[in-house]
Order: sequence, then structure tokens, then C-alpha cells
Amino acid sequence: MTNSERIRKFYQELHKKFGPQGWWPAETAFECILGAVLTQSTSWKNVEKAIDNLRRGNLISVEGINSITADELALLIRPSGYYNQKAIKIKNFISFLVNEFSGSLDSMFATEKSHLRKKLLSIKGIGPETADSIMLYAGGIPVFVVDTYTWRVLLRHGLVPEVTSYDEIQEIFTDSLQEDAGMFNEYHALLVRLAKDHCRKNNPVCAGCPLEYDPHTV
DNA sequence: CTCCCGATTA
DNA sequence: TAATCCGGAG
Repeated sequence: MTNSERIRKFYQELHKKFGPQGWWPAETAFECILGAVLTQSTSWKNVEKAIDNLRRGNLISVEGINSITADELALLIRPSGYYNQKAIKIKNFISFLVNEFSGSLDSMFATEKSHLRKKLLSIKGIGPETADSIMLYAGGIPVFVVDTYTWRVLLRHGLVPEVTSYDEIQEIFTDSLQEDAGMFNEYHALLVRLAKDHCRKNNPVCAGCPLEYDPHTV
């Protein structure tokens, strides 16, 4: 079986085992973007607390974020950790959105894919994973999102060396799969699910792993 | 104590 | 490449 075939088989097995994950858990595209920043190196549970605070204040909008200072924002998103930095990051994104697209997400997402990615990456605080998450989960643009979990799973299956760049890992998926936003959405979410349930950092639970070696199918 | 859907700076 | 940001859950 080629590596591309394995990438495709992984998806089948994950979907068979876990079913649809239904990401992203956000009410609006704007909230999704805030969540993408807030969840950087942070558990989603803590991000929810931060988002709840923003919801309570009716602050999940360009006008909402603009109505408070970075320090006030930091206080509200405190449960998500790295709150001072993340407050700046969110402010940076808002400035970008207002300056480049008059505050319109529709205009932003209408931008050509690779061009939009470069523009998002130019924002201080938006790296490759956050940029791709924003495009896929807030904009529905077919971009495969890579994260630490993705790398760990591929590493443990011997599909990549320990030192592999974000873009290289992303290529492995885009070169093996059809360009389908709905499937990219599910695949990434399923990898996160897999990493939480089985492919954990320190104490992996290989028993029952949907991607475990199966002598009947190899 | 470690880890969590990272990114930047030195 | 390493240090830094950082609260919350297990």
C-alpha cells in the first residue's frame, strides 16, 4: 500500500470508528475565528469559558471587540491562557479585517485561496495552523489543517521523519486526497479525536485504536 | 506534575 | 533551538 493509499485508508477507518465530528463548534464564522486564536496550545474546554465571557458581553463581532481595550479583552479571555498575547492577536486580526476588507468576513473569504493564506499569515499571531483553521472552519475553503496531533500520528506510523515542516505534512494530505472542504473538515477533527482518545503524547492507548495494525487488511 | 486543536522573539 | 506566554483540568 502506498503512503497516499494509507492516508485515504486512515480516513475511512477513523470515520467508521468515530463517525462525523461536526466541527467547528461555533455559532458564527466570527466566533470560529476567535476560537481558532484562543485554542492555540490550549484545551477547548478553557476556550469555551473565554468565549462564554465574550458572548455574555455581546462582544463576538468587529464592533464588540472594538468597543473594549486589549487589556479588557485579556481579562475576559483569561481562562484560555496566554491571555495578554491572545488579546493582542485578536486585536491584530480585527485591525487587519477592517483595514483590508472593511470589516467584512464575506469579502475576506472571497479572496483567492493562496493569496488569502499569505495575508492571514502576515498578521502577527496568526501562524499556519490558525490561518488554515480560519479558512477551513470559518470560511469553508478547502485547506487541510495540520497540527501537532497530525504530525504525531504520521510519525508513529512511520510516514514522516521527526523533523517535518507544517507545509510538508499538509502536502502529504493534499496530494493524497480530493479537494473537499467537508472531508478536510472531518479528517482533521477525526485526527484530533484519535489523538485525544488513543494517540496521546505520553501514554498512548493503542488498544482499540482504529488505525492499529490489522493483519487481515494488510 | 503534565498537557492542552501555537506563535513569536532572541 | 530555546525561552516565553499562562490558566485550568486531570
